[in-house]
Amino acid sequence: MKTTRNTAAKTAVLEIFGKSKTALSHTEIQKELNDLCDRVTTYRILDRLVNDDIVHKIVNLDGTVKYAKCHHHAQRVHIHNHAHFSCEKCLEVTCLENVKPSYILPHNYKVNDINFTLSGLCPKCFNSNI
Amino acid sequence: MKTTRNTAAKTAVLEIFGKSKTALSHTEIQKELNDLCDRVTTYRILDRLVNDDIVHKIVNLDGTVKYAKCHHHAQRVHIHNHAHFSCEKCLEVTCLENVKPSYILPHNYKVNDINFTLSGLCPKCFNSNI
DNA sequence: AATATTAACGCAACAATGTTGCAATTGATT
DNA sequence: AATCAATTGCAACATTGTTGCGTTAATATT
Ligand SMILES: [Mn+2]
Ligand SMILES: [Mn+2]
Ligand SMILES: [Zn+2]
Ligand SMILES: [Zn+2]
Repeated sequence: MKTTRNTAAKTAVLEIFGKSKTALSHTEIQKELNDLCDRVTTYRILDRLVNDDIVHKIVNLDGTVKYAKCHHHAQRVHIHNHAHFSCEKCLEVTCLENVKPSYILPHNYKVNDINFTLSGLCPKCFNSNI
Repeated sequence: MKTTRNTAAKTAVLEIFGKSKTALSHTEIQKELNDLCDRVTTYRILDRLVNDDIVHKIVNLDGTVKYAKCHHHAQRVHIHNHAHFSCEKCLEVTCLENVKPSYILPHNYKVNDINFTLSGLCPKCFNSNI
């Protein structure tokens, strides 16, 4: 089995996730890292974290990709079945860990992962919009 | 008001959508068009079709973007509230027009659009996988 | 049918994002 | 300390999408 190592860059990335209340893009993380490592390395760290189920990937309607740290204990087969909210105004993406969609699927579909992203105005922007 | 025109390229794109059972990427459409027009034009046509609610955009977990023709009559405020299925094996993306997620959102969120994409194995690949 | 208006187009150039190969480095294990 | 391979940096490349601008052509007007 391929063992995964703790490097300075990976530790720094995890620290950034720890401090952030919102999901982060590769670019945002790279900036926050202050070029502690090459951007390719950051991509590879994110890939590893996703594979190890420490972080999950969120794809927005506008195509941007963000990452957020999981708040659960990884299980055998992991499905991120909670919703995400993407604010069209402040562009922040947040996990709605308590919002889980229910749906009825036709037979013979095997679901491995879901992406449920709502976009619109977050409470902060909604209120300042009145 | 900006009027929208019917051009040869736009007509060809719509014909391609008419024939396709699955959602199509810009690249797939461009190939199918056999370079009838420049790729930039195809991007602009797709943008227009999305704006006019004739086509809707689907963003996959892997980041790929696809488009599908709407099967509804455009309303005032349009939310694509049906699910999409993205097969990890054949890579096809299909509209599940009858699958609509239900969910309960905290107060003060204003939803303008949703993206509910399930990924896994489609019935075709699921069966050929046994 | 000719003309006017401007949406749509082609082309070239650019930008953002992500990927790959490979030699050098470094974390973890013995 | 020596070993092994996971991780990194760098350069190069690929893909996807955007922008500016002069030209073309769809549609409305005369
Ligand atoms: Mn989340
Ligand atoms: Mn659809
Ligand atoms: Zn907001
Ligand atoms: Zn399939």
